[in-house]
Amino acid sequence: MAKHRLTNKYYYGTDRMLVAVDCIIFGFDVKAEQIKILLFPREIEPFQGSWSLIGSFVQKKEDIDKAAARILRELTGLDQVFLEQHKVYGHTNRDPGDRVISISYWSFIKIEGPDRSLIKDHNAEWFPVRNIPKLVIDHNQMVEDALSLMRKNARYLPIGFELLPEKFTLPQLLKLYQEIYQKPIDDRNFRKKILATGLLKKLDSKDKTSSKKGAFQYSFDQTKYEELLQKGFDIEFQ
Amino acid sequence: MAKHRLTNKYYYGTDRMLVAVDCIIFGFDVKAEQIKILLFPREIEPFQGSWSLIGSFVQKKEDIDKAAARILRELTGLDQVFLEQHKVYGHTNRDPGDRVISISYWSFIKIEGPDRSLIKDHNAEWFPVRNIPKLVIDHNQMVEDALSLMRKNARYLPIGFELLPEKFTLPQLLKLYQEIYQKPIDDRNFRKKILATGLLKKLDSKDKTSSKKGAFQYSFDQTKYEELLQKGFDIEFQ
DNA sequence: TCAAAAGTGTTGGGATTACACCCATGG
DNA sequence: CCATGGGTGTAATCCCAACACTTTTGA
Repeated sequence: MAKHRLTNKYYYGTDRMLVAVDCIIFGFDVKAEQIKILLFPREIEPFQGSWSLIGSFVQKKEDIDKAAARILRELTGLDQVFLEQHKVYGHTNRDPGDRVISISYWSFIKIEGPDRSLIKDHNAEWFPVRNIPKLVIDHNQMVEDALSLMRKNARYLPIGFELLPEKFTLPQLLKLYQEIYQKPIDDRNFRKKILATGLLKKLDSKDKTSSKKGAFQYSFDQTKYEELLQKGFDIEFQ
Repeated sequence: MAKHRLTNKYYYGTDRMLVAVDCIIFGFDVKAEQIKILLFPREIEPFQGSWSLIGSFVQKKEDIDKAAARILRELTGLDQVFLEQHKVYGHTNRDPGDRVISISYWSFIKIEGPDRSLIKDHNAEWFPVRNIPKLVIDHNQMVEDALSLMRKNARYLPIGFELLPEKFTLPQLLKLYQEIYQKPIDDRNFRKKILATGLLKKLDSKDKTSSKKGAFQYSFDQTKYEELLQKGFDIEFQ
């Protein structure tokens, strides 16, 4: 009685639908001290021309993770960057064009990383997360959800690694964390904690672009990071 | 050039696929002091009769969250329980029957909650998480992933609320947490911490099923829990 | 020489851990 | 009366937050 309400017996006759992936691409603008998101004008109807996350339909013979990697590569030329599945958006009426299930992915890239000509081809632009325009369908919601996850999980995520350039200074890293948590962090305590993790390698060079004295540059220790990933780590600030 | 590789322009001609939801239903067997998962023998080919998570295809006019709630209700009679989306499994070859994207949901229920006749109709059984049989397709992976998320996030999750009966004792709650973390927790410190949250209401009654002295019963304060959810809370043990 | 950013240590308080004994009761 | 599980308090330690001044150097 309840049994025949289980609909998975219709394996060969059941509904098929469109499946899409959408990427929320985060970058950190070191000069502006702002976290930004890469958006582009949607290329198809409905909502052609409106600002949108970068997305695509998944092809029948394509893994969903591969689809996400594909569109990221198509738009930025980047491969092998942090790109993870986040959430599925599956309301029946979310897309007026058709029933579409959309899987959001989030990605952290170095803001100087993308191939400029690809960006330009697609008329893509970086928007500060505090100032995202109206986006198509439920993409604003996707961005909100991703931001809230970022704030919740920054302590466990390789945010510094992925969002900052190869060489960076401690004041830059501090500003990134302050931007994520939207609050000031004591710089002496920050230095102690972040250096204590062993994740940073101090370089001999100095970056003098933002002060006369110059700040020492650091790079991330990938090996140490992977070691910590195993043990489970946690960097918390105040 | 890169532009025409963006495939989302094929909005009306692109591939459609089957979308399924699968539920990982957790319960805590207080007597056995074990976390268990509800499984049933798959009702359709391929793999008919093999142990499987509870799942179903999503219908064209059905929200994915509704689909998950529907199958949980069909199998247990339960509604309004903790049920959250977890992860999407989308490899092209995961299901030999067809291309199927599957969205896993996880749920915490009171082990005595389900309607026994529904459970029996579907030949469903509870299996301890330490002893899950071989499941169809990638369902073992889904269980692994859910367990690892549970261990990672137990501090933020309403695990006690959902997995324990309405009235429970501190020794029972302690055993639940020890089972999750797979390590002993000092009971004096545990009591201090858990009581300090204000989440528990001490009742006058005692549960004498496991000792002659009897242990005081407690219930959860839902209001307090929702208040803490806002602020973001964190219960950590050793 | 001075403005502007980088860099550096210590201390008090609060939180967490470690730890051992008494209590209540049914059989 | 005793075996079994329930319940309780404190001291030592560690960790973290709070806090202000010196250094460097280009303009």
